[in-house]
Formats: sequence, C-alpha cells, structure tokens
Amino acid sequence: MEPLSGRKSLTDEVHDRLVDALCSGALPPGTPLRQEAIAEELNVSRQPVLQALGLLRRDGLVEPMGRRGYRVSQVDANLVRHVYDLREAFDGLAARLAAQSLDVNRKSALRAAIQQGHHALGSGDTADLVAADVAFHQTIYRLSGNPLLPEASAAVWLQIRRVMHAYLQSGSSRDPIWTEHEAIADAICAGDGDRAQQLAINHSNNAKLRLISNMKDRQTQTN
Amino acid sequence: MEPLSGRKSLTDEVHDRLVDALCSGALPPGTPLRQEAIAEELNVSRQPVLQALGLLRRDGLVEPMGRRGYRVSQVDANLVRHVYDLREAFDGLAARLAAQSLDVNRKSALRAAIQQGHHALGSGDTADLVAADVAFHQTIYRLSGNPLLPEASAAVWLQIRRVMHAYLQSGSSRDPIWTEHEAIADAICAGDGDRAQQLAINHSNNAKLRLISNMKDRQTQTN
DNA sequence: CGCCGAATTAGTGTATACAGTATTCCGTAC
DNA sequence: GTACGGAATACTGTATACACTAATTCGGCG
Repeated sequence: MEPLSGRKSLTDEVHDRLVDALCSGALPPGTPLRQEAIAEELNVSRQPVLQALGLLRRDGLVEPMGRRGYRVSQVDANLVRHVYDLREAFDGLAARLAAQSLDVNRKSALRAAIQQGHHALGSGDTADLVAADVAFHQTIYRLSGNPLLPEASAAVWLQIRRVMHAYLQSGSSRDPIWTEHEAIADAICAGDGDRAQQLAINHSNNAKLRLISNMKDRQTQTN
Repeated sequence: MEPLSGRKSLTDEVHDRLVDALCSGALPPGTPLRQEAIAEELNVSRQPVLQALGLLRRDGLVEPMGRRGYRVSQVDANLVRHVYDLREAFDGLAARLAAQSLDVNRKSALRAAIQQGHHALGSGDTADLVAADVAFHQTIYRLSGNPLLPEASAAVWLQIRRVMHAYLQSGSSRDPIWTEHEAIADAICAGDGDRAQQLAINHSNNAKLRLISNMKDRQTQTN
C-alpha cells in the first residue's frame, strides 16, 4: 500500500487556490494582495498565506511591493518569450526521453491525453482546454522517466497556464494545437527521439509566436 | 539607484546556511534534521526553519520522514543522470542565447569567471573550485538575458553542487573541466550559437559520465 | 518469552501575539 | 502653494503558544 500521503498542508492548499485564481485571470496582473484578506477569505491564519505567497514569489507570479503587501506580477511579450524559450528546452528534452523510454503503455497514456483534449475542444470551456493541454505535456514529462522534470518546470508552467488562458479566452484558433500534439505523440510512440524532440520544439515555438502576436493584437485593440 | 533590498529574510538566510551545509557534505545523506535543533543552532525561532525546510523539500535536498522530522535525501547514480539531463537542457539553451546576445562586455565577464577558476585551481580548495564552477555557468545564464533561467535551474544546481563537491574532494582530475569551459567561452564570444550550445551539451555530458564513473568507483571501493 | 494495546513522547503544522519598518498623511514653515 | 518633517498607519516577518498525529515505549496477557 502507498503511504496515503494525500493530506496536503494548508500552505500547499492556499498555494494551489491562489495559483488557480492567478492562472484563470480572476486575479489579473497588478492586483494588490494582502495576507490578512486572503487568510480571512480562506478561513485560515496568516501563516500558511505568508508561506504560500513566498512560494508564489519564487514562482514569479507575485512580487512584493515594498513593505506594503504583494502584487500580481505583470505579463508582457518579453516574459512570454523567456518562458517559452525555457519551455522549448523542457519539452524537447521530455519528448526525446519519452521516445527513448520503453514504457509499454505509453501509447495508451498519450491516447488518453489526446482524448481528453478532444473532449475539451468539444466542451469549449477555456479552463478545460488549458487543463487538457497541461495534462498532455505533463504526461510526456512523466513518460520521460525524469522525476525532476515536473518540479523543475513547475514555475514555467504556471506562467504558461496564465498566458494560455488569456489566449484561448480571446477566441483564438484552437485546433492547430491538438494536431501538433498528435504529431508529437506519434513520434514518441514510434520511438523516434530526434523527431519527437524537434516536433516538440516546433510546437513550443509556434505557440510562442501565436501568443506574442495575439498579445500585440489585444494591446493595440485596447489602445 | 537600486532599492538596496540587500536585507534578506531569516527564512532565506536559514535556507542558504542549510544549503551550504548540505552541498559541502557537512550534512551527509541520511542525516536526520529536526527543526528545533536547527533553530537553536542558528539562534532563530522554528518558524523560519520550517519554511526553509519546506523550500529544501521542493529543491529535493531533503525529504520528510513521516511526522518524525526530515532527513537529508540520498544521492545515487540515477539521480545524477536525471540532474545532468536537465542541466544539459539548461546549459545548452543558455550558451546558445548568450552567444546570440549582444552584450558588449560578455567577453570580460567570461574572462573574469575563467580567471576565478584558474585561481581556484591554484588554491586547490574544494569549496573554491565548486564556487568557481557554479559562478562560470551562472555567468553564462546571466549573459543569456533570460531572467527566469537562474531560478528555474536553482534546484538542479544545488544537486550539482552537492555531487560536484564529493567528486572533487575525491581527488579526481580537475583540469579538463576548465579547458572545456574555455572552449565554451570562446564559442560564445565568437557569437557561434550552435557551437556554443553543442559544446555546453558535451561539457554537461562529460561531467555526467565522469561523475557516475567516479561514484561507482567509490561505491565498489567501500564494499 | 513474544505479542498486543494503551500511555507517553517527539515532532510537526497552524494559530495567535509581537515587533519593526516603509508608506502615508497632515501640519507647519517658507 | 509647495516642500519638509514627524506622527500615525498598515503592512510584513518573526517569535511564541497551541493542537494534533504518528512513532515509541512499556505493561499486561497469551
């Protein structure tokens, strides 16, 4: 039996809740965050909130404003570029390793993830779409067999969630993402590490370009 | 003027102190860690220690043992492989970006780092050698212009510090490292992104092989 | 002598209390 | 009317106190 360590600490729960709020746009960039208000909102003491905010600061989602509380950090095209440069490295590595792995049921795992993606495409719910995308890539990470990969990329993926949510919600095209996903999955199942890596890199690059272009459109739109 | 925010929190200071102790081998793998003892040792309350241990858990340097405290996490060849697979991705990206950057004084920065390395080689102190190696690669990270890179790779580099310290202390050859460093620096200064990336990848790969072989030697030696 | 179960203990995570500091606000001088 | 300086304020971060839980010990029973 596994140790059944499902009982998370309040700090982690607060962290998760804040992450969800930040990535879904419920707390847009610039929003001030005060520990006491959050603690009251979640019915916990300030202590777990303090720690969760410290983690979010490390994740780059939040920045301290002097001694006068925290603030949701801004997102600009430069940040997106840096985030996706890192993602390119993570995804490339993961795809290559996953293709080289000899996990027998990797095909079924990838197929299930793609299935979830098509389901989300059908529902059209933005949150579902983001969740399915994240799940697909986390699946590859898991198949890579490198247990450090998810943790190392966690902060980057939080930023990706935030940016992707805004992108998808703006009503941009959603299909190319999942056709690219299928190509990556095929290469992994075929055991072609080089091709999988290259496709993953291209996928990240395409996403980056789509996002930045979309951001500029939205920016000029609001001017 | 910069905000002069040099005054770090106690949590961060405790974290740094523990990191040093873990990476220098003062707290070898398996050592149990109790919050109260650490707090007393450092003359702080248990609160910053609790938070620092939480960070170390995320970094993978420490693991909780039930409700009976923490323990310094183990190091084995598999972990080293995973750590260096990730390092390969980080270093490759950083070297490529640094070569493409147009920072005018990157040459002097790299030269200074190599200078520090030669100085450490002369002194022969293990801690200095590790510090110089870390500083060299952090310099490349900084030159890459990607501000997320240091934070994203932080946990991996803590593991590297730990492993490298043990390796260098075992009296293994130290020169090849710095000749490889010079080659990487040359490629970056020449603006050859592809070559810099490939050299960085090879460097990481060589280090991985050296480390794993050394670990196996030491293991059979102690049997 | 070994095994089971209650009492003890050791150690964490959370809540509350405290202290300190940057920011704000306001009164005063110029 | 504006600039300066000091008091008030609004936060954070740290220390202490509390609660709870799993491991350990020890006594009774088979």
